[in-house]
Amino acid sequence: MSEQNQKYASSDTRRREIAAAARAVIVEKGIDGLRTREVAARVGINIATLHYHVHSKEDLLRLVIEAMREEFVEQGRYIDAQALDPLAKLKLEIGEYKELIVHKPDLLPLFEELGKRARTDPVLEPIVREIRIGWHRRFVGLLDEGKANGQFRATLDAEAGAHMIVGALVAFQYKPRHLLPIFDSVADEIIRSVIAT
Amino acid sequence: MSEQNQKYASSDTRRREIAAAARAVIVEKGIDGLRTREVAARVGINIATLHYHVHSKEDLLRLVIEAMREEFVEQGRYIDAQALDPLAKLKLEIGEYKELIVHKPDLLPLFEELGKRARTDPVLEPIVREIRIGWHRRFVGLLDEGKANGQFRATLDAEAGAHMIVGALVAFQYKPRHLLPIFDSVADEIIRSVIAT
DNA sequence: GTTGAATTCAATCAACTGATTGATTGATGA
DNA sequence: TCATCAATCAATCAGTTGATTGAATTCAAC
Repeated sequence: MSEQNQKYASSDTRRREIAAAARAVIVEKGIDGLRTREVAARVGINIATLHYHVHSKEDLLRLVIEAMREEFVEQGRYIDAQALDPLAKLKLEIGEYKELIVHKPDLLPLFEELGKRARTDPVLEPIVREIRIGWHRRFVGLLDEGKANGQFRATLDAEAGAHMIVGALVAFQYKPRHLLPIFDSVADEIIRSVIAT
Repeated sequence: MSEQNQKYASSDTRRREIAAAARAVIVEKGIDGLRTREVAARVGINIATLHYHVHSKEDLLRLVIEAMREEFVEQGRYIDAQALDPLAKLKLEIGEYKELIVHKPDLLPLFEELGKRARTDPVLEPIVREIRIGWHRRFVGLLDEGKANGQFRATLDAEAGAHMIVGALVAFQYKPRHLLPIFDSVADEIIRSVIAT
């Protein structure tokens, strides 16, 4: 008697299933396109069952964003564990961002959607801000290090440079898939724009 | 008897009013937050009157995007009319973008919203694509000119550089207002990243 | 003042939406 | 087997949404 044949599932299991389905819907249809009935249908439960496990649509969003935040934290942890010089680290940051686009194609669109909602949601806003500012600061930090060790040009404004780099990377999230090969040449151009000559 | 006291208005006038109200709502609440009843209320007419003048919500969107397109075309025309070298032109493009953010704070958010919709709307998509690609090409063009006349560094990949610059500029649309002073330092960094040393 | 067309409105429709209610079912432990 | 609690469901609620209908009003021309 496998678990799959059980009609009932524990609340933990259900919440996970519900969050995953909600995430998929948000990525496909945007946050305003999220419908609790659709989420319930995707999980294979009744709408009232969904409400039993997740009190409200608002709680559902919280669930999704919390899982997303964990994913970003994991990503940053991995990169920090590498012992690299600033130039190599910049390349790694950029490469890992590309990996996200390629292998987790739903994470960044999810962040975009939740980021948009965060503009008017006081509970989401600090979470999204923390992720954004955290990421930006990583670039400021490593640009500063690269200047200090002579790898990056002395005229580089680390703060402004970080804005420029982050902007260029984020823009790839919105580009059609067939433009992905250009990512590498943009990555190279970013490197050329900061290295000391 | 001024026009303002007239209850009835010509269809041209109403359509303009309706389009303007719809635009404001889209900017405030996103495209998914656009409600025909709210648009009607803002214009001061009944929902059925709105449908009399604008057949459907879809037509309403068409109206809004068409007006937006015109604004972008005007912008490009103004810049093209200036006789400048590539570096000065790059500075002008960047400066004019900042002017948009400051003086037409609703235009770029509107483009963002309509751009998002365009991903799944075959009628909007070519319009949005035309605006995007047109703008990108302007940067490619002037980066190429700058390389040719020696103002920009010889290692510059114009295509990739344009992606980088556009991305950095667009990112300012999403930043909180208090970060606007950083725009100028990012603009300077963009210039430093491309000029020949 | 009358006429006819344009414009406007209240009421209504059908469908959708987040959420609730109360009955039923499933699972577990004694 | 029985009791209890967790989990599930169909039906329902109140409100929202784009859109329609038919009557009323307004305006311009004669």
